[in-house]
Amino acid sequence: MHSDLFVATLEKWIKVSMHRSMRNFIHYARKSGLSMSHIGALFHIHREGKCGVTELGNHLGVTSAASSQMLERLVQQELILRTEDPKDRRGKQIVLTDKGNRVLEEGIHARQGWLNDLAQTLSDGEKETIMVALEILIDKTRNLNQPIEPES
Amino acid sequence: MHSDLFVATLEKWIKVSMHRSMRNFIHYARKSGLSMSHIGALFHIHREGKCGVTELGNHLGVTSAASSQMLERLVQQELILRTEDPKDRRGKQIVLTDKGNRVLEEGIHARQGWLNDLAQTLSDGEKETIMVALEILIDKTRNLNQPIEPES
DNA sequence: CTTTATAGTTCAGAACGCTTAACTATTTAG
DNA sequence: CTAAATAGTTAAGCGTTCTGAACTATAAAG
Repeated sequence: MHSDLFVATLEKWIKVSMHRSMRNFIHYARKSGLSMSHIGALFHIHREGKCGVTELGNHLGVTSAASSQMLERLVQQELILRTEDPKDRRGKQIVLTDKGNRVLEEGIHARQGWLNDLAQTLSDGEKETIMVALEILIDKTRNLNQPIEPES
Repeated sequence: MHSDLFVATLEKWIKVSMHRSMRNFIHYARKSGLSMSHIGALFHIHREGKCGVTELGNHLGVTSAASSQMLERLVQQELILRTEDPKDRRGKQIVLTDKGNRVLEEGIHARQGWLNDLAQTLSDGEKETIMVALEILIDKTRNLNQPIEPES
């Protein structure tokens, strides 16, 4: 089938939506004194629940030394908590603090602003069509084998 | 209507798709020796066709000095061309070189990888539904008043 | 018990990205 | 014509972020 056209359309939407979303998000992050690396780290911790220092470094593509230094900053900013792993006392467990969670939520909210404007330009029928489509996409993407960690 | 649910679903998809897309893209960019700022600049130039040094700086939220320095790097890497503006000889015109275009295209292509996998999990009917929905979204977003330059 | 591997931290040094300030060149206003 | 505004570059300095190497502490293997 015309799978190429399908992917091209999907890619186009991602291009457009990422552009809109990133602008708002980066603007918010800068105001909060967070770099892109910080953001990436907070998102990873938010998704994974908790993780170790080296593990996070691997995910972000930096050494454990760099990861450790970055986390030290986030601890000072009270965005994360870094505690000893009780199962393996060499390791650390990184989790978001309430403040960390709040900052992340606000960032996502900032990113979301333009979607409200977009929603207002749509009829109920259009919204329905789109929601059905999005739910398929979300569902199928979740079941995509790629465990999203094919880190080199 | 349930506009909140609609926006929430849209946001969820953006979250999922940005995560997948950004990972591949950033990985590619790092391999190519490009920072996030560089990427942002190249995308802006690609979208706007050509632009000035200060204008680009404003868009990226940095001073004209910073913009000038970053562009100097991109010139050295032969990703952009910086020529005198014939209409106003104080100004410069920044455009992508062939190499710049190629790098950007390859980055986008890397970002797109997972979409092919996703497409293979969908039936023709699902693809049709989704394409209709996406085209509405793309179209309505294009016509969103926000000229995307509400720069402070 | 000793050796080896693993998790994380610290330090020195290099590179980067940003800012302000000073400067050149050109255009616009009075 | 002169003065002020604008576009861009350059230099000095500051703080960040990364890396490799040295180090501590704990765990696993022999």
